[in-house]
Amino acid sequence: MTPAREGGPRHRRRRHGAGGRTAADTDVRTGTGTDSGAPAGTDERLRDAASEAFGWRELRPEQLAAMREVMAGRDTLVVMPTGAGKSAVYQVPALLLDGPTVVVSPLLALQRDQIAGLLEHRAPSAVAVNSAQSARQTDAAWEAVRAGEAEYLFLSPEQLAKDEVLERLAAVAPSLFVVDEAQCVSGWGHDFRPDYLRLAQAAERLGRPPLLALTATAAPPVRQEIVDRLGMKEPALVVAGFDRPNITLHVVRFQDEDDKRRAVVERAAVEPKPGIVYAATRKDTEWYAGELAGLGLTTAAYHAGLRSGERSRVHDAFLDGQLDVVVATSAFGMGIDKENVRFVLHASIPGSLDAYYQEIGRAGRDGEPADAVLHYRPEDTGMQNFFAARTPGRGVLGKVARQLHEQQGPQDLEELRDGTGLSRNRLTAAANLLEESGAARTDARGALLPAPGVSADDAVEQADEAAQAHRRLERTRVEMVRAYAETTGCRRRFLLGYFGEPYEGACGNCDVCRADRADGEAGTGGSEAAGGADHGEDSTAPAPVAKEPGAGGTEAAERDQAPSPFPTGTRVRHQEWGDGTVLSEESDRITVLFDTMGYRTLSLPTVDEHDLLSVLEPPPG
DNA sequence: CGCCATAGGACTAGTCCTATGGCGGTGCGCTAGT
Repeated sequence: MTPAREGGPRHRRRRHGAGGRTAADTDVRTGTGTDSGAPAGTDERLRDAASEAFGWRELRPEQLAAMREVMAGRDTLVVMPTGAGKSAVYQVPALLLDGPTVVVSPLLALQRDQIAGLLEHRAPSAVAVNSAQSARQTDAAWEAVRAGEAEYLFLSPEQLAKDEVLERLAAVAPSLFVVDEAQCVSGWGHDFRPDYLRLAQAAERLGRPPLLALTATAAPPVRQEIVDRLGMKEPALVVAGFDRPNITLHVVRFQDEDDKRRAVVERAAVEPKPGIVYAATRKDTEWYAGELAGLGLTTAAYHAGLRSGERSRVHDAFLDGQLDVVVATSAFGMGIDKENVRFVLHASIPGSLDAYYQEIGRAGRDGEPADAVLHYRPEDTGMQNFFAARTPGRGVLGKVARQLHEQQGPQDLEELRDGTGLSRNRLTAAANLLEESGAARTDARGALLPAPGVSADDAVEQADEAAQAHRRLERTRVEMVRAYAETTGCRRRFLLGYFGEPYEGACGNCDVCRADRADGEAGTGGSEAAGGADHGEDSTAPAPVAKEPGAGGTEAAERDQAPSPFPTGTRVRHQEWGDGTVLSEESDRITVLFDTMGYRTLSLPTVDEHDLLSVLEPPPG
């Protein structure tokens, strides 16, 4: 991902698929509903800076829109596909703002790439502070920032949990606080890397500069969580179009694990190269890589259990075009910007459609045809649900709550850790839940205080409720993957609906649309949906999706029926499940994200019969 | 939640079945020992 290429002029990737229409490319909304408050001439200054420091002769409308908000000092959330020039959105304004720019980035390797990219230009210097450097390098980095020689400072969220780092940062008065790969806030913050949920407090402690969050893939609820968790105030939202019409979407359903494995191997063998196969476990990546190597392909497994030398060897070899196929866990991907990936196969379902879209989005960046094939077995949801259940239990919450209440006065996380004997991550995750549920709060110095009038027992109760709500939501995200796999409608419409982008008609470039078209012709060989039936697949078998109790669900016969009474984006109220937002519509059912219950798919005839839903607010716009 | 390895009981005294328990993904930072 070199900034040079990111920001440079490129032909527009967007081509509408046959018959498909999406919302406007760029969607800028501000919290106040007014134009950005950037002073006149801002566009010129941005263009000049981009040209002078980076050699970029033009900026895209969505880049410029986002930069304007940043220049006006407004918190901004940018959702833009990789390769569309996300990094430029902070790189250019940073040159014009008075003070260093803090960039929070999840991977050290990504930080290294970004810094190397910046150093290729006439842009000011970029440095990082992290555990992989020597003390001498770290001192030099701080000195460069202090002296104004380095404009960009790259940090992990874990660094921003350290008092020393925050004090040094506060002293240099950063002018912009950037969170790159901001989907990590929602995806990793709850258990794996809980420091992601403490960035709001970190930003406060270093003087609360304007926040800029950048992500390539985030459904509306994920966007909302990023905004909430980072403490963004009246943020501007800049969303570039999501659709990737050149990627053909397929789902193949299996009952037998061995059949599925054989189909994955055969598909990877016959598809044009290069490609990526995603598997659920490390062991599976090794197994598939072994099978493919046995067929004469140049291939490698990639997962977090490999030595770091081996990981970077595989990574580099793939980017250099020396590998036909990488078989990987979800560890592979961030920082992979390769134009000519021809397929992304999933040997097992991912944990969410957000993860899925991010992973298949690595295919076909050159705009040429590419394939995304999900190999679906209902049993595979089991492991994803297991992964979704990893939040601190009542025991851990109790330890932290008691420690908080027994001591007089605020305690920072280190004191709490000493007092409870918990590991750093578990303690931080528990503290986050206590805070989220209102049972505790962080003071100006970063120490935790119990909320007045809340006993330790109540605190556990509240925090556990928050944890359960989170687990529920995660499980409904797995259910949405299942719903995607089992949908009888156009898959692109389903996916884009999930990401809040209404899509009319059928795309013509997914297995469902192709099967429909084949049926409409002579009725011979619906090649996509029926293809490979000799493997024991039953991709054509319709499966019930409606989770509504008693939902019969009439068959989807008419595709172009009357407009739904609940268009995408509508705020609705359900008798039992409370308020929610309609995310997608199919012929006879809708998917709603309920604020407290997560995703649910409802059968429209049942909704109609029992009068289950009322409209609170029509869709925006 | 589902898979897999292993242990133990049952009869076919060595194979076959069932019950049980452990395992499964993502990275940072830090420390101890070469």
